[in-house]
Amino acid sequence: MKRHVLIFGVVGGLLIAALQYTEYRFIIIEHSVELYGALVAILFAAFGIWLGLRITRSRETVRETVVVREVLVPADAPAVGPFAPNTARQQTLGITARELEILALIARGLSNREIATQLFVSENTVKTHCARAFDKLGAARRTQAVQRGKELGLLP
Amino acid sequence: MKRHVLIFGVVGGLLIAALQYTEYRFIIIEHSVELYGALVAILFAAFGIWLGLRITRSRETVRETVVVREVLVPADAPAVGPFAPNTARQQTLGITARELEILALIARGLSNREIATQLFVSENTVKTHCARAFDKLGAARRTQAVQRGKELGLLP
DNA sequence: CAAAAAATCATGCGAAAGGGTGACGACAGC
DNA sequence: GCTGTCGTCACCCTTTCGCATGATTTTTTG
Repeated sequence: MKRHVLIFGVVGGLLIAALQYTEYRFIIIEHSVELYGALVAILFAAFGIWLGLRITRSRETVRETVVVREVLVPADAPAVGPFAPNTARQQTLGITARELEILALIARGLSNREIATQLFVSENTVKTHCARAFDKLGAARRTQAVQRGKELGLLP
Repeated sequence: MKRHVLIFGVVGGLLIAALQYTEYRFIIIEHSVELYGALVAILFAAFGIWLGLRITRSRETVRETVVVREVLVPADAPAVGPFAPNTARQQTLGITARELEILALIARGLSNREIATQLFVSENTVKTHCARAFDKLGAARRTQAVQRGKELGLLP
């Protein structure tokens, strides 16, 4: 959280510096102030969106898991229902929510890079989660991990 | 290494701020551009955070919907039995029996080498079959091919 | 708050996977 | 005969995966 504030300050400083720089180097056209304002607005809006996503990401995942779990506890309903991940087995295996999340994306056929993009993390992080999940599942390949995950009721 | 970058950014920002301050502290009106920019920045950062929250919230709902829809996909797969591969779809896609056989082994989590050993062919042959099957399924990865294969009723 | 757990990121390396191309033999159908 | 499909195999090259290791940050928990 502290790092966000730091980044915020740095970005602000650099932005103002950039503004000064452009102000001295370029020909100042008529509505330059508005242009700069728009620039700042766009950049900070994007930053705010990113920050908002980052802050709320974890809580969201938890909430979603809870919701899904509440929906379907009755067991032998294989075909219908919004799929209840076997949390008991998940916990005995020590698989975290994040790992399961990435496992689900793997099962959808996404590459590590695509997963990283979708979750706003680096590819290396995805690889780490993969490795841990594979280890806990006793899988050596992602296809095998998916197969095991479905066998164990962790994936739909 | 990351700390260096941070320190660099902070120092740069502070330096610029100091320069601005010493240069312009007499004339407050001159600060109008910066003040305006900072105001807009703060406002839009807040707006972005709010927007990020909102996006996330809606995405949560969307995700839930998607989950429900996903369950409906494996429709025409009657409960038990030795699984009837959808030969019609297989033929329309031009997938040969051999390719489907290898696809099934991929879905079991085997590597190309293991498949080659099990089928008494070379690994290169397995790769060729893989490539052709992936092409016909429009998949770029084996996990994606498995996903598509199950969607299309080609795999159990 | 301090400890533990989880998430994040990086780096390097070897193995696996994937794309492209070319080739050869078997076999069916015209 | 000739043609087309299928299965087989090889080579090269690039990308992706998986593994090990270490570090930092964030979150949870006692």
